[in-house]
Amino acid sequence: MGRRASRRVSIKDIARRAGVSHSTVSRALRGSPLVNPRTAERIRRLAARMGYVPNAAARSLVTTRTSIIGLVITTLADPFLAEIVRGVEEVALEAGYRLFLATSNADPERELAAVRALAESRVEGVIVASSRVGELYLPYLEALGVPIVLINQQREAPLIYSVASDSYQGAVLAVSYLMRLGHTRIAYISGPPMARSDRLRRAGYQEALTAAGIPPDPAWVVEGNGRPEAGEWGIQRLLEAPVRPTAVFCYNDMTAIGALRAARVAGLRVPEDLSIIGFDDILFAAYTEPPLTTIAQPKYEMGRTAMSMLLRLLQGERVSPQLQLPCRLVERASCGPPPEGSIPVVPHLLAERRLP
Amino acid sequence: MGRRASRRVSIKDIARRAGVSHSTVSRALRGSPLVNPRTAERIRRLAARMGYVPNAAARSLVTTRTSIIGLVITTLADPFLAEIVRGVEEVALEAGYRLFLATSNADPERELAAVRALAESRVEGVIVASSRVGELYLPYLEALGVPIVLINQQREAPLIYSVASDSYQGAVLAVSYLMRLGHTRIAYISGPPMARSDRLRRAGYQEALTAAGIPPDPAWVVEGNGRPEAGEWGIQRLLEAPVRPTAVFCYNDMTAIGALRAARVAGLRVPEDLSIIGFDDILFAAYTEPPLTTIAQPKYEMGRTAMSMLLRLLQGERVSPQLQLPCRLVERASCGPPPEGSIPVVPHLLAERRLP
DNA sequence: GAGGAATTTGCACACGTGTGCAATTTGGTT
DNA sequence: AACCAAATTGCACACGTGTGCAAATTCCTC
Repeated sequence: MGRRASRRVSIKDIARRAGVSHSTVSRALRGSPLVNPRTAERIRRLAARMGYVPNAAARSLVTTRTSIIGLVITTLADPFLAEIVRGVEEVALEAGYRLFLATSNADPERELAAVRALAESRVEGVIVASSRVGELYLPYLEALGVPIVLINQQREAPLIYSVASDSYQGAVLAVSYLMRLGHTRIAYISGPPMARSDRLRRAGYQEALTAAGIPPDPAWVVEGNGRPEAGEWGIQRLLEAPVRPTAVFCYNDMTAIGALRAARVAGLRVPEDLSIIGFDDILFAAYTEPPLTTIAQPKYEMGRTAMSMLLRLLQGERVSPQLQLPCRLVERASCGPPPEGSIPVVPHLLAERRLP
Repeated sequence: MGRRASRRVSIKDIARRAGVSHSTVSRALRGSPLVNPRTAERIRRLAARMGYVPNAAARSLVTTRTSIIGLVITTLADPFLAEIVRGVEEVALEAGYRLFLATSNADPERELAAVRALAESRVEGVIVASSRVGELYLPYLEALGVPIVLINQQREAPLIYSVASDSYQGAVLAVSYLMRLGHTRIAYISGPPMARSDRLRRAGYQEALTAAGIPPDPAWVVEGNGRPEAGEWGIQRLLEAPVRPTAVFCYNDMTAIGALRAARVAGLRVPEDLSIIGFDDILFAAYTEPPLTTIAQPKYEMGRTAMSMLLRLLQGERVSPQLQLPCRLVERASCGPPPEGSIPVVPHLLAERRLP
């Protein structure tokens, strides 16, 4: 079984066996109307029987189209990226494109090698789903001369096509949810300070408070880095404050997980003593103790949208460069009303709230 | 800036500008000794200045080598796969190979499309890192006529090249660790019953007990499916038993996470009342409550090994078909000595153990 | 059956790169 | 200066596929 690994059959082989020229075979297999339907059918049968598989390299050489999209990500180990990639892949496949994987692992040398590989395989477009593209990286990509779509890019660059979730709106969603539960003393544990997403979430947090008449207190914003340790430190810091918050909005779920742990260590029950809300809705958010209430980014849709955008760009269509997709609230069990005895810091506001 | 997206420069363009034939350019860029070092240097300079990037398709057409490896995975959403892919990619890159991603999402139609894509791009080899390759999938891959290496394959197929972690040894490691802590009543919550890995872990569990003189009790093996629900159900079942186990070995970490939750719901403290050990050491094992003690599979090394194996196969070397890498114990906080009052079921054994 | 239009086929070139072999140039020796 | 060997270069073809255009065949009409 399994024929010897000799040369693969080409259209010339088929042509010889069918007694026609290779042009006819080419046309028959591509479904051209320029060939007699009967011979076309005969050739297709023969091709199938001989196990013919077209050679993508040869075809792309003559058509100057490769049908390959470069997918650049820092690392697959980021659980956040999986869904995005799934969305990208699905649309790409439907449109007959293939994915060429390039991970950089934040190693500049490897980034360069990856871009070179993309260039050599003549990708028709690039999607960058890396949460932190190096500043030096992008210029190399741009030198490829093909459309690029960034997903959740960190830099502000209005000229560039990008798809992002609406971090600002997500933050407002989180904070107003907490306020609806009755919280007024709400803290924020931030992400990496340079990140665009952090700036937006911070802004949303502050605006939501301000809009509700609660002046944001800088003491309740502690700097983090998006990792669990940041959540732990953050909670420790916040518990030392003279007036403790009753709820904490975390930059992301990883931070929230650290926060959950620190709260537990400090003997606080969640959500009875302290409410904690995350951001991202990673796979594990459903399995923390208690299950984490969080803001979900539409990861899958972001992937799909980015790829659709790229397809439109490839067809020369005009496309609005910056797309934002809304986040949504996922209620689980880490948030609840503030504890009974908690003293309102803004009594006038609470008084107002109690009026109706 | 950024020149117009006109035709890319080819070696012929360089040849024209340098006043030589394209053959000379080809040789110069490939570092052939058949060209005058001075002109070679001149050509290389010119090529760099003109922004030349070799066309992989054209090259592979004439060399019949594509330097592409197909990477088949069911889904990236499996957190287990990320490290494996990282290992694969690293070795591939070092050896000058590129990765072509094909995910199937267990949809037969898409699987077929993916394999066709692999065939058309003439991948030189395939690595299958999918935890559950469909029975029908593999034959199609084999029809490609290129070497295939499976990672943690589920089917028994001695003819096929594969890299796997040693599930049996890992299970023995887990159970003997629990016994060393003093446990004798150890349960097993299984994975999907058809899975090879489950059979091996189950066997290791039973053997380890038997070897220690503890007859395995079928009532303490409950069937699961590798998902958190299975852990929850499993714990519930086990707690109904007339004699309760003091420790539970779970098929994987996801199951263990469910088990942790069920134990908590039942009012049991882990590890004081019940020890729980998992398998896989997924990213989140470090963040459960309590942090999960588990058996780590050498994921990164498995990826590296699989790719190295494939490289050797591509060079026509003889390779032993089945490779097993040992697992190791990762001690965290979900296991401890059995509770004081727990009644030993095998008193003679405990008596022995107490002798020295 | 002749003539012309419509259909079908094949020739030849193109895509970009690599390489065997012959042709040309260079360098050294007498 | 003449000759030969070594070094360097170019010609021509190959890889597998697609396509414009001319050639060949088929079909229809009178």
